[in-house]
Amino acid sequence: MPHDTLGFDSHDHAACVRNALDAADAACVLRAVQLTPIRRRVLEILLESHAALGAYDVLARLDAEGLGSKPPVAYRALTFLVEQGFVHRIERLNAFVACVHPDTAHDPAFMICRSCGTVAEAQANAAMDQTAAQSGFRVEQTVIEAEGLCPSCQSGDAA
Amino acid sequence: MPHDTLGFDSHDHAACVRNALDAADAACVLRAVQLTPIRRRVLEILLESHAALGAYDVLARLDAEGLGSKPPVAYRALTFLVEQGFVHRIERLNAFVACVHPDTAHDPAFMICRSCGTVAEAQANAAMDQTAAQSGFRVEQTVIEAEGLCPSCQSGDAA
DNA sequence: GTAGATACGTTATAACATAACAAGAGATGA
DNA sequence: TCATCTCTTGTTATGTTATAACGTATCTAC
Repeated sequence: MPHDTLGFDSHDHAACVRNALDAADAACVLRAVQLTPIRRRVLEILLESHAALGAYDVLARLDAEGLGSKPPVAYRALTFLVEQGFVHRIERLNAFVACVHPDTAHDPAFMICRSCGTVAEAQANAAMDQTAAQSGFRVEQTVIEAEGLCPSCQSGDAA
Repeated sequence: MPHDTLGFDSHDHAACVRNALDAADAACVLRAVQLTPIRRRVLEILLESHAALGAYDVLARLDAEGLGSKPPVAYRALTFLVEQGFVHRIERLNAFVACVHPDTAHDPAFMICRSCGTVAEAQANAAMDQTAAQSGFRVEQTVIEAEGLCPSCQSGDAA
C-alpha cells in the first residue's frame, strides 16, 4: 500500500488525493460553481505532494500539458480554488498548498519545513482572539505559519 | 501634546519615535554594528507612522532625499533592520513596520487594519507550540498576522 | 437569436526582490 | 606609509510574483 507523509505522519496518499478531489467535486455541485478541467488539474497538481508550489510552478505544469501558458490562467485557477477553500495560500512562501480537509470548516495554521518543503496543516487555536478582543480589533482573517524543521529533517539536517 | 494611534490606543508618537531610535542606537553600540545614515533614515521613515510600507515606498523616500535610488539600497537597509529586530516584515503585505519595542525579546503577532493600514504589534501567545510539539515539528520562526478592522474603522467603515 | 453570465486566451505591465561586481571609507598592522 | 581587510554603498541587470484590461468562446434563458 502506497504511503507518504501528511502532517508529518505516514498516510495513504492516493486515498488522500481521492478524498480531496471527491470533496471538491461535491462542494462544487452544492455551490453551483464549476470545477473546470483547468481548475481540477491545478488542484490535482497541488495534491500530488504536500509541498507548496508557486503559481509559476503550477503554470509550468499546465503549459507542459497544453492547458495554458500565461500567468492569468494559473492565477485565476488558484484564486478560484482558494475562494472555495480547496487550496490555501502560504504567505511566507508566496505559494499554494492543497487543503487536506476542504469539507470541514477550519481556520488553518501551517508548519513549513525549511528543509524538505513539506507543509502540514493544523488547526489554529484562536491565536489572536484574546488580544484582538482586548484592543477592539475585529479579526476577519488570520495567517499563522510556523517555519522550522519537520521530524524527518531533524535527523538528517543541521540543527 | 501630540497624540496618534499605537496598537489602537492613543499615544505620544514623538516619544514613541524617540524611544525606538534611542533603543536602536544603544543596541547598535552594544552589538558593534553600524546604524549608518541610510539605515537610520529608513528606520525613521518607518517610525513616522504605524502603517506598513513597501520596500519601494521606502526607496521613493530615500530617492527624494538623495540617499539612494536603486532597489538594493532599500532592501539592504531593511534587511539589516529586520536582522537587528528594529523592523518586522509583514508577509501578508510584502511590507515592513518599525518595531515599537525593539529592546525587549518578543515573538510578534500583528493586527492589520484593512481600512486604514495601521499595523498593531502584539505578543504571540505560543500559538503553535502545542500542535508543533505533538507532531515533533521544531518551530524556528512564526508568522502570525490577523487582518480585519481596527476600532476606529469599525465605526466609519462598512461591516 | 440575442442578452447575460461565466470562463478562458492574450498582451502588456506592475510590483516585489536579488545576484553580481565595482568603488569608497575606515581600521589595523607590517 | 601603504598594504590589506572589512564593511557599506553604488550600479547594472535580471529574476520572480502578480494583475489590469480587453477580446473570444460557450452555455443558458428568455
